[in-house]
Amino acid sequence: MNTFEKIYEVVKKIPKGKVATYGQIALLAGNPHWSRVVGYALHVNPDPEHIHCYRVVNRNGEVSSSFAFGGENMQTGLLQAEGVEVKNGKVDLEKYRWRSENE
DNA sequence: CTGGTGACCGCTT
DNA sequence: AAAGCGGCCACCA
Repeated sequence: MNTFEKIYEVVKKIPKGKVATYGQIALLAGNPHWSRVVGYALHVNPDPEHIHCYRVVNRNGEVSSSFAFGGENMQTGLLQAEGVEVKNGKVDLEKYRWRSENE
């Protein structure tokens, strides 16, 4: 399995109404230093319908600018639609951060 | 084939 | 406390 495949698998495992951080995904993917790779992997995003990249946020709980593929409002709007409350473009990681089982 | 970059994170100064 | 640099993988020139 390629590195990207692992990353995609982890992103797909993110439950609805929760958000995951790049570091978390990278760690679950197998290496904590893959954070950059995670970003690139989601950048290519071969299956946006199954890979909900908008559920992935940085360590600060904020979404990157380049994430606005269809409008910055859209992503935060999607998160709110999922049940995640977004404050000023930031998410409460303390409450909405996805806790993996392997963690 | 080599070099550089990218939606990042963590440690060190 | 803030800023800088290193590090992993994949793709483009």
